[in-house]
Amino acid sequence: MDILSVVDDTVASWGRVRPDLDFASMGTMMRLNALVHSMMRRIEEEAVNAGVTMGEFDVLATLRRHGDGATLMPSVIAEVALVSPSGLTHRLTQLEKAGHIARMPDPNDRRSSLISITPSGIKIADHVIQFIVQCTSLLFTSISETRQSRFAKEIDHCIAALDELKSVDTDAA
Amino acid sequence: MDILSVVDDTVASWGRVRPDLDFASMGTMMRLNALVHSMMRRIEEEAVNAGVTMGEFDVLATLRRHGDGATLMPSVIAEVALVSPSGLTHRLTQLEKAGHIARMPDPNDRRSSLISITPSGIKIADHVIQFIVQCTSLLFTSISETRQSRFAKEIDHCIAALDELKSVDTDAA
DNA sequence: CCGAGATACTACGACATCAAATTATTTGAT
DNA sequence: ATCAAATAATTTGATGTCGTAGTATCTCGG
Repeated sequence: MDILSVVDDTVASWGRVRPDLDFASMGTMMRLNALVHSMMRRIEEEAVNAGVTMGEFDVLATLRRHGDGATLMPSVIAEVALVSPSGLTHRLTQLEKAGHIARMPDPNDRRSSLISITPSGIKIADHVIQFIVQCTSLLFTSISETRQSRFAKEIDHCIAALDELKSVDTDAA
Repeated sequence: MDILSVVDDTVASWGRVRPDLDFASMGTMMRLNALVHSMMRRIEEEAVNAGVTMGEFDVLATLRRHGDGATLMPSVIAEVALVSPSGLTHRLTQLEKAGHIARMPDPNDRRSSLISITPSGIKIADHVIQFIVQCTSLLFTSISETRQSRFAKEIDHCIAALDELKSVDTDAA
């Protein structure tokens, strides 16, 4: 069953049960969701083939894009990678075990440590990021250059509108 | 830190480390990802407030949109809700425990059972779906009606392009 | 110099999910 | 009629994630 058909079916059946509501926007959201998830699944697959989970790749990518020889504190990585401190500890342990990162004690603060990426980690990060660039480029080539920038702007407008969601009245009829 | 700034920073830092690659499309993807995830988080929050996990809501919604008194086999629900059979079993157990669904033996096939939604389940499904409609509508009102349909079309084009991802050469330089 | 409070990481427990193995039942071939 | 294969749901074991609590260390006022 095609994913677009699934979305259309879902919207249609909801429309029959709740004809008082307009499900068009929800359909658009479902399409966006499907798009993002398909893409992410494909990328995750590639990361796993390279030997790391998606979360671990996130850590490697964060280190990698900070340039050669850069060292970061776990707390900084956790903040950027949007992961809980405990979650990061696990990821770092796994990555260290596989030899993709190294933990060194911070000479200035013995509570903390400094994380650096190893050559094998760089290799993985570069391979996966190259794959991501290739995939996303391919995905958006279906849209013309000029439309592509407009498309990006629409997304930004939507992101800006996100803030208003916090004030949505949940008890509305 | 603003989510859009995070995306821009990420793209910029990657551009410095790997100037041979164009990260514009990746940035767009990250924005889409952020948009979808923010939305989903907000919806999940509402579902949890209503007393169910997002996965459990998926089950309730599937039952609900099939109309009053409809009964579905677990295997059908699993297929539509994109969850493994084992995952569905857990969800159904939780939902049954909370009284939101009922399991009845299938008179025609004693291996199977028929799942029906209870009034309390309907109440939750209707509340959350109404919230979703409200949120998604609000989100896309930042785009004009005509642009909105074009936006939806661009997404469909991208989804169509997804199939080509399977043939991406992972060993490319 | 010392102790209260803040900060940084880690350990532990809980949860949702999936893959694989299990049990029960139906279907179909001989 | 009987037995092998297919099907339906569940159970089991493992993984990845998060939240909470805990330990070690630093900072700063007195």
